Amino acid sequence: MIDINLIRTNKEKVSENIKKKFQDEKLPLVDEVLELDTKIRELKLKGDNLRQERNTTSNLIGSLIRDQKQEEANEKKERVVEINKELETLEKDETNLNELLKSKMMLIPQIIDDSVPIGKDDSENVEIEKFGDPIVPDFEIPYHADICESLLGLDKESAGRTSGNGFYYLMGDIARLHSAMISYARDFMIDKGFIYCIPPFMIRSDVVTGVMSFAEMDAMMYKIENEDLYLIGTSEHSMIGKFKGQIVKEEDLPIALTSYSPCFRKEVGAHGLEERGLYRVHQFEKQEMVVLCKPEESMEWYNKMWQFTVDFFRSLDVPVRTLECCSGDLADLKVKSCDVEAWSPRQQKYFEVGSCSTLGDAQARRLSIRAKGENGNYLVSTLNNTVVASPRGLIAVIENNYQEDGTIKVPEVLQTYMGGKKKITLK
RNA sequence: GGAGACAUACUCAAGUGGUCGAAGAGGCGCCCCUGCUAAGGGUGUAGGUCGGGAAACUGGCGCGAGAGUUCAAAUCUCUCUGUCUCCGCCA
Repeated sequence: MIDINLIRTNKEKVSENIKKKFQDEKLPLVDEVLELDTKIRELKLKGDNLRQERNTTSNLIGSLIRDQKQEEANEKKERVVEINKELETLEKDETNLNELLKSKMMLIPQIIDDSVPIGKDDSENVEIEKFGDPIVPDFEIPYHADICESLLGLDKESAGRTSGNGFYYLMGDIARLHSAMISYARDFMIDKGFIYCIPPFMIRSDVVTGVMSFAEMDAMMYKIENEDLYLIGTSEHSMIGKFKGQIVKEEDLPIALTSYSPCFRKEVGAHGLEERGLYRVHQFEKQEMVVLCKPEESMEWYNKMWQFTVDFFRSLDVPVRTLECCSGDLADLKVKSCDVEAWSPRQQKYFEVGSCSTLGDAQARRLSIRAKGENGNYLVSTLNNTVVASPRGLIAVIENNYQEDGTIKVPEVLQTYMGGKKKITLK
């Protein structure tokens, strides 16, 4: 959601931005918004004047009654009743127009950063940098689910019976490796100065609708029956919800949080669940980073944040690359975004393990998250990034540390989290 | 989950239908005093947000949120949320 003032003062920039994102069908929205805005302001002025009259008249009635001028008071009362009638229709129109305006504003994309590469869709995303050599070993790497099963670390069949497709039992050292990674990710971010946070795993509907659109909500969120509660799809939901409608102290900025949570996703309309694997599932765990900062610092944080994820995976001996989202693939709320992708020696290509975004003030405007500064309040910038999501991150570690003898080398940094274990073997 | 109490500005707090944007205090700004000194005196300021206006200035909203009663609501009614106390239940 962009600032309506920007449309008032510089609608060319807004239109230009829409074109950059190849959403030409949205171009008429700009003028529609302007027209609505004018109409609403007219209505507001008219209403405000009526309310002013009502206020003064009501006060007058008070003093008339005190002076025992009952008749005069009754006359005035009639006038106020008239005003209220008039206001009723006026207010209804105003509410309707405001809703219409808001729905149109929601469709106008956030102004993207000048550095975002122009492109139509995900095929035009741009590789920024590779970190580590994408090594293809001279032996074959089996499918990750097969590796896990061969080490008695995965049971999808039972999960199918208890919960259905898209669920899994992780067991033994594979489960331990998964937990080790999440714990290590937590400590990794704490070392970077982030505050560790365990948020609520369920949130109310008003928070849900604040952080996503209805379409997204339908496709992602699980609802608890007979309760106004939804299972979170990512801790970002509860972490950003934490600040909804709040005014934070400027001296507390930047607020850098790293949150752990299980994540639940229906994955309706996504590319489909994996029948055998753990790549796309209904339930996973994630260590996330969320930052609220001053607007002028957001780009600096953005670059720091994706770098943290790169460093994290490099410390696990996983080669990665960063892939920048091109203009057309960038979600409407985002200013700039990139994926961190891990190398798959089996598929000999990179696959997504995390996503780093700066939303500028778009999310803050929508949720009214402000900081109190010397010259009044201002909207903060919000950013979020994955440290690691598992089992997806687990796949990367397993494939890149798989040994020819069918065992998995435990990356050094994870060994302390595995009771000193250096290798995952069947025995 | 049950019962009760409460929710007012940065903080504490007064306020049960009109003269309330809201007393008072702390805080904060400025000035004075400098042996009542982890103090004293004087004085000033008061939030947010959306409008109108070239500007000076000015209007609406706003007392946890939403709805209602009324000519008029911080004040009365209802719903919701949160906090505290007691009870119940538990990891």
